[in-house]
Amino acid sequence: MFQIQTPPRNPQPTYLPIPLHHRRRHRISAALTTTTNNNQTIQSLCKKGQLKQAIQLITHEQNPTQHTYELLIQSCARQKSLIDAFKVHKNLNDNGFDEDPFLATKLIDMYFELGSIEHARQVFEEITQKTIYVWNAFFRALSLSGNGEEVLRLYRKMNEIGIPSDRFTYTYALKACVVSEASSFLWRGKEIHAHVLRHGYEGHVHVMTTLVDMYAKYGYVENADFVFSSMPVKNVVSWSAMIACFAKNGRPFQALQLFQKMMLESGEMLPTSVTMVSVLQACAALAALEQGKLIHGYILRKGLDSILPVMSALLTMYARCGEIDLAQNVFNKMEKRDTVSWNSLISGYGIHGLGSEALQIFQEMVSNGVSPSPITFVSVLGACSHSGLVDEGKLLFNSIKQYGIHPSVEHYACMVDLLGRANRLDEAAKVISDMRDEPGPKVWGSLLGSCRIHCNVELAERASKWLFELEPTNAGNFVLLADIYAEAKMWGGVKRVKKLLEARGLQKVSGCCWIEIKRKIYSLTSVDELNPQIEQIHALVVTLSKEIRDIGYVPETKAVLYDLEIEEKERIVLGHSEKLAVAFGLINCSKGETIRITKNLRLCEDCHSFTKFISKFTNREIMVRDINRFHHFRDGECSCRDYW
DNA sequence: TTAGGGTTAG
Repeated sequence: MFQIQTPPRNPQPTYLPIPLHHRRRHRISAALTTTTNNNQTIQSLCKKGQLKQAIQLITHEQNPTQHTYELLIQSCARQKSLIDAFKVHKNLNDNGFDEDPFLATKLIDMYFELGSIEHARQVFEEITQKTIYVWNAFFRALSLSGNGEEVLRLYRKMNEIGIPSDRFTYTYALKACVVSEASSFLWRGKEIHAHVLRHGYEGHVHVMTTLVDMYAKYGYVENADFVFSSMPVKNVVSWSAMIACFAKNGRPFQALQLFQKMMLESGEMLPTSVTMVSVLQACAALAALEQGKLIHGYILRKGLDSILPVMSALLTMYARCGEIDLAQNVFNKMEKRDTVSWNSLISGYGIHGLGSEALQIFQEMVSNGVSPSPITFVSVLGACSHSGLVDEGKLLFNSIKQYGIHPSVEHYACMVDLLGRANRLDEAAKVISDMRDEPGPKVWGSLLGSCRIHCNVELAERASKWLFELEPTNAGNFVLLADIYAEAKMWGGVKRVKKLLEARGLQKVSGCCWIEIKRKIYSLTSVDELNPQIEQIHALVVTLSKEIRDIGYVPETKAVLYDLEIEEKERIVLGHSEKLAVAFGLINCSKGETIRITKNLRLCEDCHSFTKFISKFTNREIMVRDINRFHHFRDGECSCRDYW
């Protein structure tokens, strides 16, 4: 199928047949004159978008030029007309251009634009002289239509028959390694990485940036960082790719550090809207409000506030930093809004436990004629779930199809969460058994989470049986089941799960809190010995816990995974990172300032109760974002109304 | 002739 052809010495295409009757000199010049005129007319018709007329003319044109066909092909792609595309393609073949590799690349692009990979493939297969442009054009078409596997197959073929790749081929091939979600092509990516180095492209900024991104998409942060650090030339895109890599892979702190480094080292190079989106994501993940505000200022100064992705990320940053009013302000000021902007606002209200507001925004969205997306329903169902709006959530779930959306596993997981949280576990289990698709880990995970809240051992065992199979390395699931056994005082079960964890070499993710004080982020863990104030912090926690006992605080120790004396259990929960963070905040925040804490796991019941009492006792507002939502503690109450 | 980084959820 693939033949290697020596390229023609004469760059003039030899495959342009000149009809015999044009061979005589005077006929040739005459023919050239008419040709020029007709070609020019066709070309100008194409430019004016009058494709039909152009096609009429080309059928009578005896000497069409390559450029004329190029414009015709582009015109077909622009006008999205496959029928015209076929006419032009046939006419071009009839006039002997079927072996023109330049036009073949244009045809491949055109068929891709028109959504017909099959015709693009046909052009690719039929052209004998496959220049690197032809290969690259087909790779591009395949990559962009999600057919990474075929790119990789052809790339291998190309290597076997000895056609050298160029810088474009490498970028397409690397991108092909991440387009298919079904299977991992990381190993192929690594192989191409080796080819890139072997052929001396280690200094090529496009190729290397694509490599950074390829590793980023697989979560191979160290590899991405290694490639990035080894780049002799970096530009704003490479910096942004690496910042995005950190932000997307749970390393927001490093993302911000790298951004600061970029601002210091990059000289004239300015961050773009793309850079700012990743930086905002990092601020949101860290709940770094002050940093985020600085970024907001920069966005306004640089006039990036009309770019939709920037504004959605900004809105989300405020919402995830606990400032839902500022998020709403951003939304109000937006000149244009798309589905994502609305989704961002809905989920913002959702994580603040403001379910009715989220529902209202959803209604507004629909009445404004904005189409909801699958994510809209995940957000609005999530909002119902956090607020206990079970009936509203059920109605919404049943309406999904009306919006032309097929309910996905994510939507079912939301429903299970909604019902399960509300202690309607049987209904939640029924939702699962009624599912046509395989429930998958998200659905079972939701059920297990609800079993944890309501301590339902039997259902938890059923859910974890599936979960342990589907996610054998997710330690969180094992810990949830152990928690449930512990609460039910089934110490044999706790032991068994711990052994399972050990046998699989898994470790419980330890609790960690962080807090921003004067634009600096401080993290606290229960085993923290490095914090210079740690003794003061512990002392304050002990004192406070004694004081608040007088106003009704009773330690809740059921989360402790050990069968110990009650005093020992109380000592353990007193060391939870969230309590340390509260004390750290009380020591270091200015008087009257809200203490803002972020936690990597779900807030435990004792810490929740402790913080409520502390907010009353110290007359402080304390805001805690846990893995799922916000808790605003004020005057002894929490905004979640103990429903979380 | 062709190319690299980004928005919302979980």
